[in-house]
Amino acid sequence: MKLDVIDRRILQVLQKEGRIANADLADKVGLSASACLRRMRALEESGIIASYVALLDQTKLGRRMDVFVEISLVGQSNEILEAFEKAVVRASEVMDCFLMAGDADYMLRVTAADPLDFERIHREQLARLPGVLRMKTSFAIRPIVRTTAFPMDTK
Amino acid sequence: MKLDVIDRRILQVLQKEGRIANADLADKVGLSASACLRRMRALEESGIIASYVALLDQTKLGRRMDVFVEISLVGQSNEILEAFEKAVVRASEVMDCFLMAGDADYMLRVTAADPLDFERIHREQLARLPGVLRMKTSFAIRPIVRTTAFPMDTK
DNA sequence: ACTGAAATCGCTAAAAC
DNA sequence: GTTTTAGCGATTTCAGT
Repeated sequence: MKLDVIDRRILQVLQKEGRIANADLADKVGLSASACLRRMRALEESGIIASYVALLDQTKLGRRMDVFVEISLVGQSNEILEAFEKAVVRASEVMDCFLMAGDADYMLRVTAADPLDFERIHREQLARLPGVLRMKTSFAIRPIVRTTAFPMDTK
Repeated sequence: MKLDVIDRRILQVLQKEGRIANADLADKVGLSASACLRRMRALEESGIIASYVALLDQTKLGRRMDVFVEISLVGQSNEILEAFEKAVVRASEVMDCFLMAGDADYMLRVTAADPLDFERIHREQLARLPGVLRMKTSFAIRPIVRTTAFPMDTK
């Protein structure tokens, strides 16, 4: 599916204002409401728009810490990787997890209220992940940039 | 602001379905439409709900790579940190950036279409960041978990 | 204080062009 | 792609718990 300029403008707006009324979106991109809605539905059905979500303020929820955890496994066989991945998707406090190139390691991001809370998460969730050889944790002090929006060419 | 069980259920739903109709949300949490809307507005005004966004499928946009970049600066003085942070917020392809504990380093996540595209981003955006002593890049192969939703107690 | 019910208003979504 | 239109959801008001 190829996107023209208007599609990209629609995506640009929706990436910042996911709950904007269709009528307002139509105004912003210079389209009638029905044409705009048709495009929006097409973008949803194609899967380019994966979902709409509310983003919460993590400090206001008391989750002040972001912690990065680099994990090395005891081996790289399919069984070991799959067992780890199955378990990590069930670890509810793991926000992100990537399989990394190089050492076939994983990079995780976990949020916690404070160091004590991280200790709990470590004990209850991270320590139970199977096949872990080594974990290296790095604490973030402060987020500088957090964005979910990809840059869009709207020239 | 304190959240009761219904507030947390509202947040839990909105973190997954950010564009749900208020009437449907009211059904899900067992409230009338007007009561539900009032709570939702209160959560927005308090800032607990920071924003609503559309999440796009990055592979469908051709952004197949996630790259982590760890950056060490030439010093930790306020001027150096501030200059770096001001520049990094303007680097449009930097999705996340955290000030890290320990070595007063930064951890960045950048998305790129492919290695060549990353080279462009490196040249145009990362190499221009001020005060950088050393950069260590790590490539992700595949995302295992990507979530923006914090776990909510809804007992 | 917070709920639910009712009335109004505006938007969505489909049809026609 | 636009305009039109019917119907439904959002929002406000008001009264009850």
